[in-house]
Amino acid sequence: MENYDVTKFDRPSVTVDVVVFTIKDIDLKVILVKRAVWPYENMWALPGGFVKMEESLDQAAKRELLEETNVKDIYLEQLYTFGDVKRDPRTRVITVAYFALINQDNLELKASTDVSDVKWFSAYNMPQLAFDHKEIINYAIKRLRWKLGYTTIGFKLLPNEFTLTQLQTLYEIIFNKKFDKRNFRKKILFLELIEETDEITKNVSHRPAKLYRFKKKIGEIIEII
Amino acid sequence: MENYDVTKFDRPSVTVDVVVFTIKDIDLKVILVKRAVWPYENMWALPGGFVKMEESLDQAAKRELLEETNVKDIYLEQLYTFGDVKRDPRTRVITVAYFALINQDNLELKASTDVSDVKWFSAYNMPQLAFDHKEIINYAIKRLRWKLGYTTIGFKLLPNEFTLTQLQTLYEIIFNKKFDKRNFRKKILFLELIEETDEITKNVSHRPAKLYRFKKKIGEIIEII
DNA sequence: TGAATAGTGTCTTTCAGACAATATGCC
DNA sequence: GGCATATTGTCTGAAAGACACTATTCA
Repeated sequence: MENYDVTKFDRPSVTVDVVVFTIKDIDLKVILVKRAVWPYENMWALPGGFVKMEESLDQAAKRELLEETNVKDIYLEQLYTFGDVKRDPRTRVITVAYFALINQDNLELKASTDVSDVKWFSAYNMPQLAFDHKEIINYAIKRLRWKLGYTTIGFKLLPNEFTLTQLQTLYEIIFNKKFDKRNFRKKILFLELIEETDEITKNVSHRPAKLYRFKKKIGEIIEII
Repeated sequence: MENYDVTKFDRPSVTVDVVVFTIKDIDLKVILVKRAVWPYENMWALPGGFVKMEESLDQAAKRELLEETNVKDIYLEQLYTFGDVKRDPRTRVITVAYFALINQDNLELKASTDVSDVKWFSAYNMPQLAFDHKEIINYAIKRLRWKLGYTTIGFKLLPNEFTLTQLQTLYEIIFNKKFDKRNFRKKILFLELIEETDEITKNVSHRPAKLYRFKKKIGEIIEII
């Protein structure tokens, strides 16, 4: 019974696609790549590609992101698997979508494999997209809001040191609404998740702000904010 | 460029596996099947199997559940996709895990395809399992608790008409802790999610309880409980 | 009338939200 | 001194949690 024949059945192909978010220019941005190959040639799409036999899904997501956009060292979590029969014109393709957050410091996008361009687009104003990638991004925005409300994931979008105004602006951009400054600060400080540094903002033509840092270990995410 | 060759690359296989929960005998139960074929022959595992080319992932999950356990008409949502390279001894297999809830009324488990037995097991006391299915179930329990806390998903585990004590017991079993009866009822009734029926429990040797029903449409799930 | 479970209200504490004046650094 | 942003506290209303006695049915 151990001579299992892998070729016995037709099999779907498996890809990964990654929705990378950052905050930039007071806006929520997503990385898109311009496809250089059929199908949907010259259309914008999520970075991603086929999963290789000898790599895990997470590894595939990281590899494709590096290959197509030059992005690495990023927070990555699995989002959802999209498997409609007709979602890809080539053949049956199931895609495992990933969700990634990065802060935009010293980050240089660079197109390569199968891709003619890479750019940040506003998540609230995207071009027409290949495949079902619009649906994937909308799903990712929902996940981002949900997690921002219930976990400390938001710190992944900020530099190591940040002001309370930056933190509040982050929440305002993602939830697309304003918060009261005093209440926001009261709540954040009460949670004891962040601590003051000795630094203040430089080169601003107004009162400089204290810089804070996230107290928990890099990578740690706590529930309930 | 349109003559895309599907056979050009080796491809992983894709399966679905389903974690079906119910509440029975004051305990949280999961359906397991006894495997009749290699690998892990005679071990308990989650119901599941290979995704066919012409069916979506959701359809595959429903079909496998019906074939292997005789369960149908169930609440089903995608849980997570497990894709470690070595998780299956046959070949590279990526599995899309599903999470399902059912109330145990008039439900008859019946083994068939590739399976020699089907049974309910306590989620808190399971036998050794095939593949990485233990990990999948643990992940499903986390999801269940999370969703029970933040949505009305719990009603899927109850019959159409239920007593407030049944509802409270459900929460106590899944969270594995006791709640105050008055506070629990106050909160539930304040939310206006359920309404009284004209019925009361029969054949109990003590004061009978009012039966309630969930007010929302079947299938609807509301956030924030 | 005893056993078993159903049903009900008040008080206290905690958290969320509304709301505006002063402080500081740069030009 | 004027501009721009940073920083700070009180009050009110809503919700969560602690807590115990009466009601009803059946055997």
